[in-house]
Amino acid sequence: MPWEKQFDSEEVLDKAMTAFWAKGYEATSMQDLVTCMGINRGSLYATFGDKRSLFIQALRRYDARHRLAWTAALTESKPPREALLAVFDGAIDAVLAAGSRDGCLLVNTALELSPHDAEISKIVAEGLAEMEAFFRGKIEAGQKAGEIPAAVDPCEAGRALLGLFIGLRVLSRSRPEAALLRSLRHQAEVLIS
Amino acid sequence: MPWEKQFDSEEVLDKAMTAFWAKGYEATSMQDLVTCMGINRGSLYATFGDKRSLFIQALRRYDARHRLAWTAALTESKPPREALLAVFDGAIDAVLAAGSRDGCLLVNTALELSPHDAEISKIVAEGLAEMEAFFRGKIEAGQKAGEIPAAVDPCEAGRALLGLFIGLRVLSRSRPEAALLRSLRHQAEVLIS
DNA sequence: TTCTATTTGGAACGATCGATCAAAACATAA
DNA sequence: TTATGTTTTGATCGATCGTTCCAAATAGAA
Repeated sequence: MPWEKQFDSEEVLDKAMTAFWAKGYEATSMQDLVTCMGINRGSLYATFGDKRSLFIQALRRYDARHRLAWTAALTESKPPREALLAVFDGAIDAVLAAGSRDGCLLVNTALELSPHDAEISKIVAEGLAEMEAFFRGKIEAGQKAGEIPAAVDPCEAGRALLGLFIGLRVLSRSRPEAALLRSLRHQAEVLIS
Repeated sequence: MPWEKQFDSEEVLDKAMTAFWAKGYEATSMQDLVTCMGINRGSLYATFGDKRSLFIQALRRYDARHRLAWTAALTESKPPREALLAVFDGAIDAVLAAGSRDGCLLVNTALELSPHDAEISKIVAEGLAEMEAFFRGKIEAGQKAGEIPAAVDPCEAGRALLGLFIGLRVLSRSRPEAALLRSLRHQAEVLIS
């Protein structure tokens, strides 16, 4: 019988994800990936297929391990209104505390690849739609709990929060200024008050 | 004495701008540009320099001919509050009426190149800052004209509008759905009411 | 006309792109 | 030990990348 792989697939996929996240799809070469993943070219192709397949796997992993895991954790640990705002706080902390200018891989991909790749577009659209549904759900739950005024339209406000959140992620990459980012967070709070 | 160029520099620069706008910097090859600009390789390099220089000229032209020209025209033709909202209407019309999924070259570039290229980042940041100043200025003028409540904070609201506008441009590329885009426009209106 | 300066067209450069392949290395089953 | 089958490795593929260069073409100056 054969012999086990000498690397952890998920571990090296995380490294590929990080590279794509920081530099985008086109600007990340296979040589970059071979180097940063720390495995051989052949092993890379045998395990993940071609570059586009690798990117899709990295994108799916990002969606599951960051977007979904993050919102799920907030749902468990905080009441609705707080959980909603914590999404904005987290994005701001990534810039101000962690000094990251990477933004969000889903948003980055929405701009770079969505208009030209149907399969990738679908993953991105679904991720963003679930983000929207998270905001809407938190508004509804917050209204039931009496934390958010009943006058707020969950559907309309949910979409607007998605827009604000995307704006926050884009500005994280191009104008990572505390006052600017905090204004968007503040507007999100006003929106559900 | 020499002989005049057989093409209009601004005209072919517009074509390069369109290509970068639709596909991004990395995904647009020099061969793509030679083809779509309709001039020779040598003429291209002699006139515009290398790829990055060409991109910067195209980006500057976009900023002047689209962003600046558009907001200036609205300032002339409409009262403040209407001019402000017309920016959102125009972005929505580009998707719904014109069927364009290109979004905004400044926003696209903010994500693709800003974190890795200081000179380009500066152009983008200034363009976005002027967009923010446009919103803020229109709020202040609208307040003087009695169109916008004095309770609105021009600085905070201007930043929030920039965030919403960017969100609208990103979603134009990945989820060009009428209801979603209109919700962002609606939220912009609520924000200054 | 002849000369000059510039553009033009296209071949070609080295580097890098994504991708493939055959042989060596190796863990398990027999 | 030997046989088996997968992983690893590094060389290498053709295509395309951005870029350069030179001869042919051309319009004005002399």
